[in-house]
Amino acid sequence: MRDVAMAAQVSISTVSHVLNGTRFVDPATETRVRAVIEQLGYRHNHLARAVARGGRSQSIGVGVSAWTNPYFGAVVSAIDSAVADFGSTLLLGETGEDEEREYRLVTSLLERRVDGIVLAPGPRSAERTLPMLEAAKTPTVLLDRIYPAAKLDQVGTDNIEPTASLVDHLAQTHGKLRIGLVSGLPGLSTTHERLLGYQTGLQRNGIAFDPTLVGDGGSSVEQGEQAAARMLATEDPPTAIIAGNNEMSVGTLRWLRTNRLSVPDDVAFCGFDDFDWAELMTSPITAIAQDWPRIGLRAVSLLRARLEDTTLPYSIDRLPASLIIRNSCGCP
Amino acid sequence: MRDVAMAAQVSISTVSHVLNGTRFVDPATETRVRAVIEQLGYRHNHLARAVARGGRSQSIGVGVSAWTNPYFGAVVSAIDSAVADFGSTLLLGETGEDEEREYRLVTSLLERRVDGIVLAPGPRSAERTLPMLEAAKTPTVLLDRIYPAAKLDQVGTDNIEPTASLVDHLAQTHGKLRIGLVSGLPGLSTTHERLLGYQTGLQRNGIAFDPTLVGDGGSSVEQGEQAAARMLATEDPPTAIIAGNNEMSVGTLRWLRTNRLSVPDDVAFCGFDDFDWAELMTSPITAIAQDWPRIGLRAVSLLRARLEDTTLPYSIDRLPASLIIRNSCGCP
DNA sequence: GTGAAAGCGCTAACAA
DNA sequence: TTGTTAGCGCTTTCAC
Repeated sequence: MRDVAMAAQVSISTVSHVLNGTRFVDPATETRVRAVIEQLGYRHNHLARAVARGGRSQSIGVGVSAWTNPYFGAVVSAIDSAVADFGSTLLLGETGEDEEREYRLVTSLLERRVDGIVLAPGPRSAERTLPMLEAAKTPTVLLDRIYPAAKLDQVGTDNIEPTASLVDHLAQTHGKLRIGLVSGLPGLSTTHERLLGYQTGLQRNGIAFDPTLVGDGGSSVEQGEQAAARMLATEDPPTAIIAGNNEMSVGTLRWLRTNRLSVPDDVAFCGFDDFDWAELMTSPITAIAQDWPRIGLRAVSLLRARLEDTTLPYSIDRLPASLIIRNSCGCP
Repeated sequence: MRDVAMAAQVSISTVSHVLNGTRFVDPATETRVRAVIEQLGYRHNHLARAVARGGRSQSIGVGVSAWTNPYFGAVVSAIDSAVADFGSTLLLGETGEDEEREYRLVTSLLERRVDGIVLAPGPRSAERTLPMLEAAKTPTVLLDRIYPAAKLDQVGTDNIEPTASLVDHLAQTHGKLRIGLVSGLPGLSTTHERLLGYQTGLQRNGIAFDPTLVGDGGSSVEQGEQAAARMLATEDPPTAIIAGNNEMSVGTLRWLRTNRLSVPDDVAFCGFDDFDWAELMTSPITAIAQDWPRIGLRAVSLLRARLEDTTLPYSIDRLPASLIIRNSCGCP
């Protein structure tokens, strides 16, 4: 920058002001400066600028469990476009639902002085990560998984009622009484809430809760497959299954196909989470669709709001989800 | 940091050395310093450190077209774990295959002084982005889309032969002679190479190339669906279709289902790109599987190699892909 | 073993 | 309309 100033015969601060548009500069001088910048191939150092400005770096930190989950892909995509509008870049990391990895990631984001953080907290975030985030002055919004006690902004989908509505549909429209649940990773609020929704649904349809009909599917394809296997290989298997997320839907359906059980004839199926391919399955999937992009956008709104006013009360936003009825439930 | 130094009664430089392990510090002093850091809630400023060290920021910039494509999700995931091992964080951005957006993203990454860049270049990258990257001293590796002329490291999948093998299979095993191609976004090397592979396949099976059997599927679900529609609604429609990527596979299959054409009976189908759900489709998909994680890992290796030795010759790595035969092609 | 001080590349009063 | 200069928070030589 000093070189540019010399070559353009202006002061270093004029160069700075040209670059930032922070004060009026004579058009002639400006042109000259820009020409020199171009010619010298000079590139503004964003890092030094952030330091000089005393901190903030025009970037947002994002942490999710796995990029490969299309759910997070869509959310991050929405966040990306939203923050790009005000000149920020994303700093990303994967947590793998691992406490240690998550803690390290957030620490790193904080050290890099991001302007805000969007995090899908894992099962044990309350131990170290959330306290750290609450203590830090960096605006944070928790994504997808809600920690009601956390003094942070949060946004997620309503899980209870939609899951209950799946049970309603299976029970009322298709007369299913033995409904199984391939449940998510223990410790995630989504897992807990969807289980709650499942139980709510059973209850209001007068079906007794049978713990053998709930399997730990670990929120992954593999574990979901195993959970389905355990549940369906029993004496008195369920006649319908609900999978707690898209990954476990794949796992469950894979087991069913491998074992030549047809959906919905042998066993009816519903999933939480809809996706592009859902309608192309052997039996198009009946599922709860979350509004992924909207979740991402909302996260950014919350962040911006708090950026402007730190004293705002913490809010927990629940976005609605909708039931998409296709055929895997038994509907024609 | 000054506060820490004061409170711990040591010099500011000792604090720095404790933090970085850059020189021996008396264990007693070190403990004292760490205690103060803890107590004051001090957090190292990574930005200032990068500036003081004269540049590099321990971060890698990544640009891809769309997060929602599971292909890129998997690649980025692999990159993430690989660079996390040496303490770097990812700076991410979506290009949307848009020249302007891509250019801005790369500019921003450069200004943020990333240590290296991994980019899936769009159709018009050669205009501004690649020249800028070649001029910058920042190590860069091009991902997925190869620009043979670029003076940059590159890694992608072998596209020609695998695509040709799809034609082989369709022609030789299933006797298909009218094979359509739902082709990708014009301008992408992958699109071009897969088209080339398709033509190679036709040729060596003695099938004449018919341009009406190639449709521009724009690499997306929607355009893929439209391309399939145009192609199949003709007088003499293809009896088999190859889709150029996973998105277009979905689009094509969606159109087929909507129009009640069964796969493979009415029309056989193969896709480039395999994915989790492929085997759960009405007719499990025969597809070319790229080794996604390996591509990401290779990108990081190339980056590290160049980080260590700038004078290395530029390499273009082609990773193998494999044919996964299921049923959509007509196999039992 | 530790400290003093110069400097990284930039911003932003303050002054002219 | 522009320049001078004191930082921003850190690293690192050099010296003790």
